[in-house]
Amino acid sequence: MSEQKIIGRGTWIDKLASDLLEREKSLGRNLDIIRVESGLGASGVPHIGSLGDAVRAYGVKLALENFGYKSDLIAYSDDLDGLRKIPEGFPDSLEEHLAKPVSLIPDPYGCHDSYGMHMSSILLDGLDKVGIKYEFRRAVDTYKNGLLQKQIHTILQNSAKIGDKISELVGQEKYQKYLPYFPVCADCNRLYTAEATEYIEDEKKVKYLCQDTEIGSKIIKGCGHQGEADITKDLGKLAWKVEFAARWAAFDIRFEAYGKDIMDSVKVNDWVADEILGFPHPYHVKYEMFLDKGGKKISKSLGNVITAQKWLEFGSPKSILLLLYKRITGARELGFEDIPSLMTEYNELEDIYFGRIKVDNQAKLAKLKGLYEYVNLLNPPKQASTHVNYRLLIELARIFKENRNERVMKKLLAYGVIKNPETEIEKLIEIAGNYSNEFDEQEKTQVDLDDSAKKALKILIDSLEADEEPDDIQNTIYQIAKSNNVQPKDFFKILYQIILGTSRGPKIGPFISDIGRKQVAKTLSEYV
RNA sequence: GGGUCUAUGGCGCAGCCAGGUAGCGCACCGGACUUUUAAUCCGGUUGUCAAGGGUCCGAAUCCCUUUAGACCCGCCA
Repeated sequence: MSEQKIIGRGTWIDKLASDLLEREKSLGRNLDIIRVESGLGASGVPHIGSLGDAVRAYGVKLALENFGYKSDLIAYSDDLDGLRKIPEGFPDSLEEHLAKPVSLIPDPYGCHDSYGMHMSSILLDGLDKVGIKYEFRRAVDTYKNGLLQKQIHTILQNSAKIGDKISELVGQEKYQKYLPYFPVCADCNRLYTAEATEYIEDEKKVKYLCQDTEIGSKIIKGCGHQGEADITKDLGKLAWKVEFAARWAAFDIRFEAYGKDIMDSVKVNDWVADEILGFPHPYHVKYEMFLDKGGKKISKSLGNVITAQKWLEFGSPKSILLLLYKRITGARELGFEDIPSLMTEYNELEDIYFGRIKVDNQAKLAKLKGLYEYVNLLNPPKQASTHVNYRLLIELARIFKENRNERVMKKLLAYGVIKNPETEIEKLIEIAGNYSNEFDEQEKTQVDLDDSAKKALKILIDSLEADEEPDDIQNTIYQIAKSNNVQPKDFFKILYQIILGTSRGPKIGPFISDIGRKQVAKTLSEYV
């Protein structure tokens, strides 16, 4: 073990890049530039899983560069896909556009050139925010500019063979009957309704009939148009089962990761690339989907979407990168509640990187340091940042709702957690505050008060409104409880329930003066 | 029908993909501070790593079999 040679920076990313290189070398391919690709959905709201595909591909690019090769990341938007379902929260007016390519549907929010671009932009914005660099390409341009012409032609020539193979590999028989190409109907602009039956090789034209088709449980009306689509001029697209292969060959893609939901498509595409197009398929890695906490798939078209934007309200960009670079295997249930531990874990990694925490196992140390480097996109800081426990920040943010930044900062200084107020800490307080507002909200608690407790509470309120030394508050509370026949223990409990919504809490005297006596008096008076 | 993943203290999980002392959070117990109070601080308890077999000097980790659960594909993309 100790003899083990460490590859690159010791992470799975390095291992993968190294395996990829080895394969490329044995294929004897040109290694001047190694292109990696990531797909961006354009039909639904892009969630953190879509982001992950691009972030990880970027990691592979970094690893390749680290090995001394040139590499590019292409972020490809499938915006010629048809809209199959209106995502949660989007206007019903989209109904009339079902089955049309998303790049031909107007943006319901009017801020982008199309519905598809609106969706892609959300993802691109997320990538920008976490610092991922990429070259953006769109399906609509790819097809319009005829970049896949050659591949489409070859695929259509071999459609019978491909149809049989699809049936053999994945049991789908549809393509034994139809061509793996969807023209956009010249009359109604719809995609899946136009079923292609025949390819006229000499003219490079596809014959189609636009008829009713079922998508999901919905029937989409076709317009009955019968037409011929010129694959070099008219808009249309290859079916997914063969499209990747065409794109890989045309763009010379050497690596692409995929989620297990499209495993079958990748299997078919690999075969098409190898056997029909004569382009050895890219190196792959399969990853599991992110599931929500109930164990259900995060659906792009449902409302339970964790977007990068939403995540960044509560966590740092690095917490996202850590989540995605930490590992790639294994099913994961994901929720915003994972943010605090990722924030903490990043700090731990930083401590390991700068030698503040000892790790004995050399391979493990290398791996953890490597992970830290990737999370910093191989450009780690020269020195560690000031660490503040994120959970502590959430707790403090919960207590101080007004003038939060200033008061939490003051508390941190008093605790000796930080030496100086820093702008980074301000940012942390802000996101921890968002987290606290969103997830730590406590309902108005039911507090049972008998008459003597009420009386004691009234007296306390009166005395809090007077000027008094904070040290005395502790004592005062105790005395008030005693002299009103309330068990001090119960009285404290009541106060915690009202103020914090919990049955326990910090030493209450100083705590009340932290929050502000008048403020507490006001809160308490709602209960008498 | 095909495929993938998961199984680790009471609970939630990390560690596995590159084998080398089984770890973290919560909970729990003790102590500090307290005339009562812990989101604090210090210390501690908790495990046949799903079952069985194999490889190895050495297996939670790699291989095979079994069991249970989850998910994906078999519309479309």
